[in-house]
Amino acid sequence: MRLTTKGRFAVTAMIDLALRQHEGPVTLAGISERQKISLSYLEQLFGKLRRAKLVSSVRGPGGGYTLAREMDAISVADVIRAVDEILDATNCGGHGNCEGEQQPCMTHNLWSALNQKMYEFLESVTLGDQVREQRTGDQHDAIIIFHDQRPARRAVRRGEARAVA
Amino acid sequence: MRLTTKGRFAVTAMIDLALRQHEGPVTLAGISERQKISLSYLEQLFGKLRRAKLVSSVRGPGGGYTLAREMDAISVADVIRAVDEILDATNCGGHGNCEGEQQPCMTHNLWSALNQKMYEFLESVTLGDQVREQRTGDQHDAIIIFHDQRPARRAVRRGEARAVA
DNA sequence: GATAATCCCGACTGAAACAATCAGGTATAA
DNA sequence: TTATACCTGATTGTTTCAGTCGGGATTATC
Repeated sequence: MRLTTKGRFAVTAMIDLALRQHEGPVTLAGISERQKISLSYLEQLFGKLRRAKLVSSVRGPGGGYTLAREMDAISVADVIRAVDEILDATNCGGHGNCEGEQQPCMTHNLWSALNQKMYEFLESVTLGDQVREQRTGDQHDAIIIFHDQRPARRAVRRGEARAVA
Repeated sequence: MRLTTKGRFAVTAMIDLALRQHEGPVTLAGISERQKISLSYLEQLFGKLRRAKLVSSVRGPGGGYTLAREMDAISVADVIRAVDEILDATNCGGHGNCEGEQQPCMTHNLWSALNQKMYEFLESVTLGDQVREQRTGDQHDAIIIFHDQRPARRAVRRGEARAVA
């Protein structure tokens, strides 16, 4: 599996969503403002999350997104898998003999085991876990997350999250 | 931490090295040929591995690389850390309050825990483990690994690993 | 039924990283 | 002296990342 900031953005957004969906659908514009992630980028990510059936959308005014399953049934691995390009660790696509060679390739065993362990771990952490961790032991109800953003080319468009100076 | 094929190339090369260093220093040209990784790219990777003190180099004829420590003292995490760009998961650089805000950011706890778990796992797997896994339970002494290579712009230079058609 | 909110989609862009290449160099065993 | 092998820095094409842009579809509300 590949690990980049992309997956982190997605997980962050999903936790924000999980934290507030009890009040009804959560808009991307809201997530964008709270988490300082560009709205258009969120739209891309949520397109993937929706196609992966992790979220449901409600169109029109008052619409937004809700989790498609309860938050304890969505793991961090699910989210990352949905948005990050997969990076097949084995490079032989799972079938034992690679690229026409006789022997099953060394990386097959090595990386598939490694991959599996990573997923096992990320699979064990659910959005529910993270939400509870957020809600207890802290006085920061307002979640403020800063991602390591690139040298901000941000124009404001349709309520785009504007950099509050 | 970031996870890409770059780290995999490095780990693959290191295992190849670990498997053969008992016969003396292992040349990059050899690794290049066996693992089908471009020699020049290996030179870059081993530059980093050497600066990270994971390998020692011997120059001149008969030279090459050896592991700087015994193979059970080198973890997969060490190798990946040496070559892959780090991707600070917390984005507040470790200090509690992010970007001038009052509250410690949510991702701080979330990602640092996640990061730590990943490293814990990769730290637990040593080159020695992988070497033993290679040596037992298989008849493929000749390690053949195929990486997911890009549409090969490969010219041959100074014994560059040539694509054996 | 107009309006506005909201999701939806595809194409495009600059920056960065990846993977590889090239052109040199230095150290050293034979 | 020569060939082997490491070493270095610059450069390159490709892909991904993160963000932008310009539209379009759906629907609640007035």
